[in-house]
Amino acid sequence: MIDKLDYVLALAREKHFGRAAEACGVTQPTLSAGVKQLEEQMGVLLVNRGSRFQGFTPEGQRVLDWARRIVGDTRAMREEINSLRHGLSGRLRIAAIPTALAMVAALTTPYRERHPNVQFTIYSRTSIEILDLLENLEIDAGITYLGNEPLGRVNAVPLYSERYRLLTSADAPLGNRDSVTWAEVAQVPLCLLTPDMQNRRIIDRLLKGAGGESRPTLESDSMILLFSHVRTGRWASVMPAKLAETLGLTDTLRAIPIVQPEAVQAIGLVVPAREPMMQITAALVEEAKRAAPMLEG
Amino acid sequence: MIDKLDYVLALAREKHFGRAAEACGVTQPTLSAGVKQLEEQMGVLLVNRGSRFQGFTPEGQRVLDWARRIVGDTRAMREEINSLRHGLSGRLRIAAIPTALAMVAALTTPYRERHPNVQFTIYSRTSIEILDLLENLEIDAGITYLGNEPLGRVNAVPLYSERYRLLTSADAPLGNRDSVTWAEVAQVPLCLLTPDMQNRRIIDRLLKGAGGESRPTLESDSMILLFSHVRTGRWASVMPAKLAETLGLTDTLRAIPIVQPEAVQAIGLVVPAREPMMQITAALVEEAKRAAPMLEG
DNA sequence: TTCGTCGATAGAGAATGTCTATTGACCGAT
DNA sequence: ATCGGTCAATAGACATTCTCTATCGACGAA
Repeated sequence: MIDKLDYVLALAREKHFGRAAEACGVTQPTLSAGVKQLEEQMGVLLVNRGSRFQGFTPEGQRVLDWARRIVGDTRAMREEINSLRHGLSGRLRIAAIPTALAMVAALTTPYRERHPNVQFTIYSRTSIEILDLLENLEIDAGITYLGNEPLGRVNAVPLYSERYRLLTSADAPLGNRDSVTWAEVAQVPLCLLTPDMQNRRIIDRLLKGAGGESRPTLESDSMILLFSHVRTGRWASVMPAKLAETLGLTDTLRAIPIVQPEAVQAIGLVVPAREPMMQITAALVEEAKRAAPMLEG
Repeated sequence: MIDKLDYVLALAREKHFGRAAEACGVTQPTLSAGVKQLEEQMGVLLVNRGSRFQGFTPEGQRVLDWARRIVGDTRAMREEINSLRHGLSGRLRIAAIPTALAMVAALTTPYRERHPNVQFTIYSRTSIEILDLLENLEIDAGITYLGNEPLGRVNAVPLYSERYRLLTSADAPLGNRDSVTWAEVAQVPLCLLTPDMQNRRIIDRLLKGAGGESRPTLESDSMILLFSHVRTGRWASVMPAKLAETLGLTDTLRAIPIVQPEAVQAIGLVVPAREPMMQITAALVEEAKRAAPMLEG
């Protein structure tokens, strides 16, 4: 029964019987049969079919919601019982927005001190994808924006505030300034994240608010790529202060505070609103609460 | 898997492999094998055995908690999907303390108006048993004392306040009074519920508080039995006002307010603290909220 | 029309589940 | 100490379910 609910979850993710089956480690006919059996038990069609997957029926949607709960609780149970025997162990799956990647180490490092048997998998994802992954039980926690777009059924722990800096070489225009305005930044050719990233949308909004427009010379979904360009001295970018510091500033590479307005975005740890939490997740929340004052300071 | 968790729940209730198996509709070896398989999957013993059932291990306790959740959610899912097709239907299982039995009709009657396809099963139980049944998913809702003894993981909706009356014939000692004190009541030979009932414990406490002692002439676990004795005119009892009214007063049978102190006990509907609720249960909560003002008035 | 993709179906074999019958351990009473 | 009685575990047979491979039929794009 729980396997079948798992099939439904996979189907919701993959929107494709074959791929969903593969994700579950079974063949496509097995998954088809599983879903069908669930439909017979419920006495109602769950999936709209027409020689291909066409989404869930309303009943299917409700089953999907329940399946997330039930499957999630089942995993949490296994994890908890396992922890009682072997201490905290297993794999903790985290996804973070690119601009927050650099500070993940501030959580994982002390976590590992305390619980050396836990392994980590960390994904770089957009804020939207993170919520989706959380919803579908594909990750245990996310690190993302808290303030802007609606979060789902999750609990959040604030970690730090993202403040923006113009990252540019000292000898570029504006390079000698102690602060610049968004209006001024709008005049500079920038390297920015792609528009599917919330960071980019936030910066776009700030530029537009200052009467400018966002026409980045270069877009990428990788902060490393952006930074390496800026480092040549020929490009500029807008980055959170924390990230710029982590990546490393030099005499010639400066991170200049951007004012008018002095924008702040709250970033935090986000975990499924399950009660009780998986222990492996609860430990991460603890770590986040411990780390937050340091990061903010 | 969910079947196996169900076995564990039954075992917790029955504390006996054979009876638990019967409750699940399987044979004892089947249930034994199911529990054993669960233990193998978890990699840990769940049940302490020594040629008979000796309770759960600490891990077993945790699995039990999770099992309640998971099995409960699974049933709620089935119920919800069923409701989407056939409207609200199925069987609503309620347990009430004996002194509240008379007012259950105030909930079930309007409920049935709105949802004619729902069937009811109503048990008369002690307040402690009610919490146990709720915990073990054997009932969907309880009607019991809210104030006194600790409730578990439940949500409560207040329904009315229990106020105490001396039920006695008009020509008995005290029979002509407009009010009596607990100290006076303590002098009368009473018919009371058995001491496993919270109502009895409350009355005992009140009698003792007034310097008296509780030495009932007759004890029973049935309010009907108590009332029928009082009705002969030869016995007296202490009953909640509401109940006395429902059972019917006559010229010769009086319900005299008891004062010093004028004791009040809150009675309410109690449902599992599950989010979301089973629809069948949510509808009962609605009914309770609707009925509460009338009952209190 | 044809080809490729997708999901359903058929049928065989494997794995699980469930039953009856029995055993072995323990407990209490003679 | 022995004898019954109760309880849960085990053995072995049978039934059900699960999962696989192979294939089909429907649909959509070229």
